[in-house]
Amino acid sequence: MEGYNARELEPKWQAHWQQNNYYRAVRNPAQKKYYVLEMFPYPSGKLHMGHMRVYSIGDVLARFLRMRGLNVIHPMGWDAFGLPAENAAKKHGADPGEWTASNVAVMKAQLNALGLSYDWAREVTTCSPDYYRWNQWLFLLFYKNGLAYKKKSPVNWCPSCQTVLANEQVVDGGCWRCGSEVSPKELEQWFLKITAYAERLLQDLSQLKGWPEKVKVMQENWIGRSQGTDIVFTVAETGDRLKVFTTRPDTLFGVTYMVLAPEHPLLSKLIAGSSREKEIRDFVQQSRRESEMERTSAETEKIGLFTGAHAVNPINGEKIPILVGNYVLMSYGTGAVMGVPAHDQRDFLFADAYGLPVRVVVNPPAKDLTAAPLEEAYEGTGTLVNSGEFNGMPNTEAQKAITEWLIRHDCGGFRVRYRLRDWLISRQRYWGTPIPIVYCPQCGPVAVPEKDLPVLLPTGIDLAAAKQSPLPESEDFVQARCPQCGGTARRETDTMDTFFCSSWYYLRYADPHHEKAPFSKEEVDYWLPVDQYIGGIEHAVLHLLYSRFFTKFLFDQGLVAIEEPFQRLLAQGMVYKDGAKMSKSLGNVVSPDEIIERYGADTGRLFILFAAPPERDLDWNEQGVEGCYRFLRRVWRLFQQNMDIFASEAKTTATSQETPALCPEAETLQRALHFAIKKVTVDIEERFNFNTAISAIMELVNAVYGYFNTLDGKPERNVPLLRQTLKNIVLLLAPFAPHITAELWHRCGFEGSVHRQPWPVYNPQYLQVEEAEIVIQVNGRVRDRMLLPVDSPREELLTAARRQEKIKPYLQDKEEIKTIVVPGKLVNFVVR
RNA sequence: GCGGGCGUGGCGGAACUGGCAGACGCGCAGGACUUAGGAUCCUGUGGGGCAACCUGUAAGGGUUCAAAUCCCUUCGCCCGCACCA
Repeated sequence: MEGYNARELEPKWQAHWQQNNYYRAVRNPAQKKYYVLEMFPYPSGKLHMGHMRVYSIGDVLARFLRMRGLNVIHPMGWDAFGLPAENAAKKHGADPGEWTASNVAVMKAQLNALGLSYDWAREVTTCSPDYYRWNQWLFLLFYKNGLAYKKKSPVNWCPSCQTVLANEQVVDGGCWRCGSEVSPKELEQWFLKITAYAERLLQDLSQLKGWPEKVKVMQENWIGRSQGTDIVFTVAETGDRLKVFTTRPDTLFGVTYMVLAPEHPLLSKLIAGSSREKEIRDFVQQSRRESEMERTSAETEKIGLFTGAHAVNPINGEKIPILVGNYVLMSYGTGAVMGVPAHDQRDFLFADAYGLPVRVVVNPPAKDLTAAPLEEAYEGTGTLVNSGEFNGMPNTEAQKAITEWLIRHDCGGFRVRYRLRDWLISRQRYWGTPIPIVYCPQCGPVAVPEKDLPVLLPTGIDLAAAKQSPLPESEDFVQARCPQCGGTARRETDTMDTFFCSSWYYLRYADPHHEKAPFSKEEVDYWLPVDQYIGGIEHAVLHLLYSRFFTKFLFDQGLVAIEEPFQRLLAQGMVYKDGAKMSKSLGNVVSPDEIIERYGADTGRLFILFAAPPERDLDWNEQGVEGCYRFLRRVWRLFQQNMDIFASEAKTTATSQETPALCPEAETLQRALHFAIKKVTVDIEERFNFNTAISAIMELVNAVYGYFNTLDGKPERNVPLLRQTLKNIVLLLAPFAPHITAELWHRCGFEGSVHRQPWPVYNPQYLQVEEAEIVIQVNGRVRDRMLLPVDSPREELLTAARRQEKIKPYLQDKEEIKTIVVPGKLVNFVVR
């Protein structure tokens, strides 16, 4: 008997699929489409288990849905700009483009070795000019709409990557890529005005029914909407207006001091001439050197210094001291906060430390806080006191009333603020999309005209010699003509954040070779939105937020008809080994190559899907892999041992649906078959529980072996039923293990490819059992079981149950209080 | 501190709307076939007990005829946000 040889048959089928453009997706308005997408990889040159997991999940879905009759688009490409290529170039003297291209070739081969069903005709590589010219085009579209702008501001600088980072790319005060601590740096940089979309990005989260709650919450936190009031104070000494933002305007009468951020623009004016000017300047210098992370960490002591200036409270004309404090951030609100120690615990502690006065202005119900010194701030609701004309008003009402008062007196108003900042997209690196702007001494910054796109990244540059980005030093690149006046001008030398590329690649897949536009409306309207997106949770507020922003912008521009790019999102869990993340330093890395070599791709895919549900973390276990390998061999053997039933007459009788007069053993097998079809279908389609789908197929295979065992010594196996069962095993297994099933399908002599067959449909009639096992409980505890016709009425179940020998003693001499009957399932006697 | 999630055998995990806890796989034990097997096939496998039976889903309480599932309290773990004014 021929053994299962994955190493031989897998490459054979892979080649077959590729040569025939097997998974090509073509727009067909008559057919319902389904867009399955996994986050595209950075072409590092090494496929790891995390990749194998996402792509296996996506592939099962794509293959399953094709069999379900949908027009499935399942594309793949490369997020190919970025630092590693540049670093490799420096280290090994390679050209980043060539380095990337050779990595792409390696990884593409690895993906194909997994048997993934991609439409490679749609392959997209972001570092190719065909792609990045549209990055530039989109940038200009943002620019024309006032959504791309340049400003000087303190930005996050990663000293190791030698570039700035967006806020989203700073994790725990460190660079998301390398972990180095970022420090503030004052630079003029390009931003995208994502804050203009803050409200819609927040509101539309509620439309995303197919997204994990967790990701939505993370985005909500990140956007950080906060409703409050802007209040304008006046500086007593200079007459300057000083604006604060507060969520508690009702406590305005309780303000006893004000604190400014060290970066506050008014600060130097306020301290000029003060006796403590030098001390304050030193403090400001020191604070500016520290990162936001350091300044705002819970352990950092709150420091405040009196500036010598005072602010006048608009509502009562009171003069209060203005301090400067390390904990106030220029980047949120107005960079100035009012201090209300009586009603904010943080202010309370601060006031306590600096001997600032505390004034109660909100009394809780039935208690007077003004009677004795406070022990802590009262942050709850209550009635206003010490608040002039607002005394006696419930504080929730006063929030509105006081703000309205401020509006009437032109010194404030309602205001919604967000934590979200504009997206910093400049990078001081070479390997990225050049920002299509030239600086003209006459005209200032000028957009490169569309016809001159793409602005090509110069190639053949010796990166090893360059300090950081070689672009500013490349005269050929920098020198330009001003599109407006024709004079000599200089090109922008910063490149774009690579997250710009990945914010719209899923649109390009719909129409990857379009030369006149990033994509045509026709194709995008048919294929988009992505129906199922799959990827890591690490992009919860990076890529996923940026992409939503892009889509909304493109919607507003009339370029797409959708407002949300990803209908459903699956955040897959991580792959661990021995309880720890796979890493070189721990030496617990298992590579997909290794698994393919030893067991084959089908085994690897099966294990990775079987070991845990997709959203959960997975522990790689060699013995578990072995188990899946064993299962596939068991399937293989089942076919080898029964190949005779598919011979000669197979084609003539295989379609016969009628299988009259089955013996009980055959009936059990038939039921197992239809049950498995049902279970596998539901598990893939509705629940994404591939692990239980696979276990259902295993059970079916076990049932076939079981059938043979019961047959021992009996007349004949039921050939039509077996044929039907085996055929369906191949179909059910096809999305999970595409190679072995293609081979078996072929060997059995069936027409066409297993991957183009319609998905099997179960017959509910065959699921019905005549007799069901009924559980008999007494006081909720199982005491016995009995076999009865499924449709036995209540009364019959009860009498039959009472007649059971094991039940009798429990009912004797007892009072029956109640009986519960769940038809077809259980009987419960409640006795006393 | 706030928000999200989780806690089930020796292990990975099942148990859809409350209705037989532990499907399936791993591991382990026994048997069969075999010169042999780490191949394969069969059987058993939460714990305790010879058994009837008892007990068991992080801990404690509650609702219910019936709870892994619903409610309350506590503990533990993971993730996100965190002087955000």
